[in-house]
Amino acid sequence: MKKYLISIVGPTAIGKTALSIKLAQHYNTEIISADSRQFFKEMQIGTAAPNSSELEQAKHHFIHHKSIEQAYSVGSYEKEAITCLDTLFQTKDIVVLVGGSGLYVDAITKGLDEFPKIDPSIRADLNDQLETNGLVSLQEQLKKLDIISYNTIAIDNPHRVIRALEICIGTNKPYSSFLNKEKSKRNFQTITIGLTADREIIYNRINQRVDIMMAEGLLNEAKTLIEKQALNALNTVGYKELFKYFKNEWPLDFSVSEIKKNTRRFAKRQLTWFKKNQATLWFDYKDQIDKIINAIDQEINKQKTN
RNA sequence: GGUGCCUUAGCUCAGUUGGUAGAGCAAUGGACUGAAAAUCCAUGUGUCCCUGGUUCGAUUCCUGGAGGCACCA
Repeated sequence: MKKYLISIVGPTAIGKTALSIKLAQHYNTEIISADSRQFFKEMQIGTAAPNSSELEQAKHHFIHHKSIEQAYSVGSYEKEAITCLDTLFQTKDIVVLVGGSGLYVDAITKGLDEFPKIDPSIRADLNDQLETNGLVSLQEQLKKLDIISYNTIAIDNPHRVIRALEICIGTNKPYSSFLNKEKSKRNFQTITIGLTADREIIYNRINQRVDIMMAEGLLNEAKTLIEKQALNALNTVGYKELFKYFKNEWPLDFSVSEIKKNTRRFAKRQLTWFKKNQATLWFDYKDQIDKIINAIDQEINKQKTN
């Protein structure tokens, strides 16, 4: 019996959560989240995570299962999520994947290359070097340690340069030597459903949702996290702008409009990522659930006969 | 009603000694292998308010008008 993963993608605030619940109910199955911020139990309002009633309507995995204090990465997520999927597929033929983090979605559907664990002090040290000596000195190091990566990665991007370097330093092998290896095969087929709308509609929905988050108490939620704002998980739209307000750097209404702007930009980046996948079946956010279910069933039949 | 100032990109404004223009922000396109709601790259957007005049040529100078702001009545 073939197994199918229905992957729901699209920009933030388009209605992925609601659709995923309907599909999980229809196919009598469970939901795996691929959202890099909804993992954290301390961040509920600002990440628009499913609320308690939504969590009751279908079983969710990878929602609020971590603390912002724990270091977490796509690599760990991939392993945990694939393990979870294997378990679910023992009793289900279909599982729903939903999330707005393109890299995390691809980690599950396509897989990542294997990298050894790297001592976090190496990255901390590289960040210090970036601070004191600048990006160019890091680029020069990479040129010596891994000329292939030096020529292929986005060399102006400090995160990319530091990641390549921490692998080179931590393993004594070039970062590029780990890439494009045989990845572990997936024992399921993926059907990707994209949800979208005209840009103006997406932006209006985002603006409205930010107002709703504020009404639901986002300010308070951010206030309780203020001591921990240096944690990576809190380098997040909806929180970092409010920290500026608490530091008296921005007035509140400006912080809110910045949240809206940064969320709009985030949605644009999500669309850029998701548009690349040619196999995605795209739907309008207003399309009826039956239309989407029909398309999924057709796709399953097509793949069965192949 | 009078006087003065203003009207140029989606917004705030600069500028052209007369040769049809440029900053910031916003916006748009893109990249992405353990920081990814992160991080990085690229790109412009135009009846220069309308009308007539002077001029080879007017967004720029002049006339008239419209709208805005300020002060005076």
